[in-house]
Amino acid sequence: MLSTMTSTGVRSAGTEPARAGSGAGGTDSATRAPESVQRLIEAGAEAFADKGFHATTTRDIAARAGMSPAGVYVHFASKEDLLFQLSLRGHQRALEVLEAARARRAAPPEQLADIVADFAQWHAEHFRTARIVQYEFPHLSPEHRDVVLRLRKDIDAIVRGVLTAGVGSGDFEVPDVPGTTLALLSMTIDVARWYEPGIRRTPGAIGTAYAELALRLVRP
Amino acid sequence: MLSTMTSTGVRSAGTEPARAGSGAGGTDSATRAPESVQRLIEAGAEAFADKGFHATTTRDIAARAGMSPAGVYVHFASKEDLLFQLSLRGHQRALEVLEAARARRAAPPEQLADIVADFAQWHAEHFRTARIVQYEFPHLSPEHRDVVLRLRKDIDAIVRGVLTAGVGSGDFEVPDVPGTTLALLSMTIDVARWYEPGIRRTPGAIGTAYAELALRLVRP
DNA sequence: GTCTATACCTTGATAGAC
DNA sequence: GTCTATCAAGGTATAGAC
Repeated sequence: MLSTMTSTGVRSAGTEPARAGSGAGGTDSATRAPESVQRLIEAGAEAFADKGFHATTTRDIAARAGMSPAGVYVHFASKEDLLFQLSLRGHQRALEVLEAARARRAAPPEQLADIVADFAQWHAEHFRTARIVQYEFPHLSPEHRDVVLRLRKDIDAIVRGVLTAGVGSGDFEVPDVPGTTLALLSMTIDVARWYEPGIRRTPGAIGTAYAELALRLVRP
Repeated sequence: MLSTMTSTGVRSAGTEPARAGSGAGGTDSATRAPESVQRLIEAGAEAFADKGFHATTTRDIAARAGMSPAGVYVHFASKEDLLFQLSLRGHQRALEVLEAARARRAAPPEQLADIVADFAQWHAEHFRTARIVQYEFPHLSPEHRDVVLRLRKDIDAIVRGVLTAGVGSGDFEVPDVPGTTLALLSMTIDVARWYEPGIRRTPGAIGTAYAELALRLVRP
């Protein structure tokens, strides 16, 4: 029952001691994300995705969240901490999307089509989060980078696993599995860079197109 | 004959008129890049590629170039101006690489293999410049972005042109030429993100591998 | 938990001696 | 063309009232 998180469940200062329960509050105070935290998270996501971590000021984030500059530090230990929360959630979500797509069907060709389609679509629909996940990763503190790195390896492993399975079943011909894994991820990840709302292609159509490209890439 | 540029010919403030000759120097002063400018360019490339534009300080750049902070402004109008010079030269070089690769052979399959191989290899060998070209582009001033954008469109057009030619000749089957162009560029550009010296694969091997992937992607 | 006010530091850029 | 010294502005983060 011990938790290192504050009552908002968001603060994460790596070095701080664990903390028990919810303090004096008699009632259930475990509500996950108070509105102010939610607003800060959205403000941070928008600002970081838009201008990058270092070009974003805490004043900017606070203003977007309709808050004073000091308000940020009630909920997050630092600007980098807010970035970490965003990056972590983003990576977790990306991994979930991939896992769900792989689990949906059994044969490698369908699995590959699904994971590529859903992953590409996710990078379009959630391009702000995806940009933070991909481009702001180097700006995390070394400790936070390590945490996120595990999730990134999991993501890679899923794609590689499907390719390997397809080679094993004879459905795919892939001379270089790690290289092709990387190329597939490069393609889909890059969607977050060039996508913007209002563009000609819808996220769904992008997903479909990339699934087809992926299958063309691995066919015998 | 009036000039707003310094004798190095490097300062570039967008709104300024063209410049003729070499000013007062009686002898040939058209030497392109004095050593200090060269050092600054290398320092800037290293720093921007390493930490990003906004995380890099002018003091950092100056220190890397073995210079005082004030020294930077003798040769560049601003920090952003140095970024622009780097971005511009990088884009020009990338375009040259592509054009040279396309010109080398006549048939679309060979052309595609060559442009993808050389472009991927360039992104590995010059990954610092390539990172600036790709990731720092949004941090250019609007005016400078416009200048560079033309080169980016030229790059895109070369790849698209080879695909179109291959479809015309019957060598390729490409359901969606713009989409496939983008996917090919995504793959190769992303090399700059993950490549680092000392990695298992050499730049040359990466180029060869990506050329093969490209051909697999477009074969009928 | 939010605010106002502010401490303290670093930033990009300039002035002026040499 | 380089330096030392410095400026004004803006940065992150904190203090303390409410």
